[in-house]
Amino acid sequence: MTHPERTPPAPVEINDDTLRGFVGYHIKRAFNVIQDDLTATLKPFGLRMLTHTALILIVDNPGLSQSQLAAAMDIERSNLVVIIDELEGRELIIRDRVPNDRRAYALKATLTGRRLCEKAVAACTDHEARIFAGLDTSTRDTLLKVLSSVRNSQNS
Amino acid sequence: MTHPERTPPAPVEINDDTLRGFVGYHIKRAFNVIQDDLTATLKPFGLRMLTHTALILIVDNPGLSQSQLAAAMDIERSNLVVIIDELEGRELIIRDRVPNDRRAYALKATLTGRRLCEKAVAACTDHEARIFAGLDTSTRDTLLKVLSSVRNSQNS
DNA sequence: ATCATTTCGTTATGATATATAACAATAATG
DNA sequence: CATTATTGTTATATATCATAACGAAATGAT
Repeated sequence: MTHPERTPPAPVEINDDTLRGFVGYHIKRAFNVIQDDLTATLKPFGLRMLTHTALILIVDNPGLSQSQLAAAMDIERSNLVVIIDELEGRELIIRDRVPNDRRAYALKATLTGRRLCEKAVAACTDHEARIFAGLDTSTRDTLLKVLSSVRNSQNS
Repeated sequence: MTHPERTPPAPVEINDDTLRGFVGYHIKRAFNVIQDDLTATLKPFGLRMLTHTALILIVDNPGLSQSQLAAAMDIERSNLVVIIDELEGRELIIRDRVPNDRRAYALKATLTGRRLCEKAVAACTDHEARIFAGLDTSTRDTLLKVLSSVRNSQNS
């Protein structure tokens, strides 16, 4: 030995073994990556994850009410209001009237909304291809089965 | 057929096929379930996901700085301050001094902090057993491999 | 040694997400 | 009819997260 080993700029090794022992930790970290990329993907369309999800469900389910939409998105009705306000303000959807219930709104996408939704969904498809590149069908099925069983583990 | 099928209270079928076509959607929904259960699991210990994560990393890496911890948790230094304040206020950790750098703190867990952490980690282990019941080792490995590749897809 | 740059912890601020309570209008029920 | 439930809404509180700026201190360049 010629030189006494001088510790270099210290790459700082941090032990996260305990955390990596939890599957949920890996899911969270992976989801953060997905969310970041998805957020960037939707930005050019002026959409966020929540507004995009709402728009898709309205396009695919014309006439559904805010209560139904909130239930489908698993968020509170009160928190949906601002989301619907935003989409309506951009004239991507309209709050139509339900024939026999003057309380509820029948949410419907405008032509502009449907077109924007279509483009955004296409961008999301690309986004998923990027994120899940090299995920074969079999592995994908396994993944979805696990995620589904997690969802079904609720209240048990 | 004796009775004309009367549609019951309308279970309201909502089409979310588009959303279910995205793997990220399933991950988010599954993670919501995990997060809810984990939050409930940590509540008796007075910990939230972030404070718990920080406490674990401090216990396992005595003397690390706030910058290092923020980097490890992938959050901003500024947002870590309140987390550390909270843990310090409950005397679970201390802000010790780094010998040769009067700017940085050396975070260390107290005995109380280490004991609480140990119990909370045990509770989390139970939580994971609940959530991921019936997840065999092979499937688990596949899952972790996918999640790891997602994380590595960042900036590519 | 001086000066510029960087790093560390911090404060302030804003955007977003989420949960709860209350309310008026309306519908459904007994 | 009277009571109760539902719908959309407002207000409020909390948590998360990003960004900008700052003083103190360390580092690097000249």
